[in-house]
Amino acid sequence: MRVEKASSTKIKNTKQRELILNELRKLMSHPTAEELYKIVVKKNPKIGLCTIYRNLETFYKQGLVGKICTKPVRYDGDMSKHSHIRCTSCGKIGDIFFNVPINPVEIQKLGYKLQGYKIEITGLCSSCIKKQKREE
Amino acid sequence: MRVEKASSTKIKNTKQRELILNELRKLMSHPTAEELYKIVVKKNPKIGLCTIYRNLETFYKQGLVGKICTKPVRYDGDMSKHSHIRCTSCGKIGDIFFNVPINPVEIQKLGYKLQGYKIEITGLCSSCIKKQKREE
DNA sequence: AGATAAATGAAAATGATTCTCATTATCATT
DNA sequence: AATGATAATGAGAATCATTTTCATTTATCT
Repeated sequence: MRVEKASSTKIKNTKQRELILNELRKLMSHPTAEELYKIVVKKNPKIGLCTIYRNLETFYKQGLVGKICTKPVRYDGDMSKHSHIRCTSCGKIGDIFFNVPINPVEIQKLGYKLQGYKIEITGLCSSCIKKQKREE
Repeated sequence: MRVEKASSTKIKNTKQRELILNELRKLMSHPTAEELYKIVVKKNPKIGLCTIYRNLETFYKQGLVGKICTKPVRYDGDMSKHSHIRCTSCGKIGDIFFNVPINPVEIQKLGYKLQGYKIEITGLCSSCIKKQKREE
């Protein structure tokens, strides 16, 4: 008889979970939990904000959604390979589709096992560039 | 007569500021404000935690230190070009010295003005790899 | 259907960070 | 060195995103 490993808790499919994931996937933006809550609560007025928080984290751990560690945290329903650019002036986050070659072997040499990587580019978005010019 | 732009407030050199920056630069780690506070307060017992927070943000905006947007936020006294790898198991952050070519022109095409970029690599550090194997 | 385990909702708790404001320190000038 | 202007400090309160707790509900398995 041997001791089992800590049980991998089985995730249950609830209506809330489905609703949250669907609504996030519909969006082209990168909403915060709060922002997504405001959308979701229209379809299910009984849902609680903490359910959004909980499920977004679960989705992220399952690899179903992306997470952008700004403050507040933002989530991304689009899992295609892309990077983000954040405007340092207004905070807006845009998508950038281009590849950066990261070599897993290089990482292995350093003693790490590569799991993923994220590139966060910072810059000024077009509307903030215009705004800045007007102020000069 | 023309209206001047909002004054660029002059930064004053205080003993606290100097102490905080020096201590951060001595470290090879990526401390949180709290962690740095514990070091700094030994040399200046009257210093307040909020002074650490304030100055770290100021240093970051001045481009004197790096900022790693984990939670809690971590700062980096080493401004040489490098990336970070964060262990998804223990949270430890290591330095990785390798270059990723980001082309400012590509970013410009998308309407943005490139300011900087960060690569955050996630993986398992060597000690967490060992730990995982032991548990299997 | 009944048992089991996980998810929910509500409210409270947490924890990092930021704000306020009275006081103090710095810096450029007299 | 004294002055005046302005920025920084320290203390505590406030904020805000996020997480925890716990009683209840729901999903899934047999």
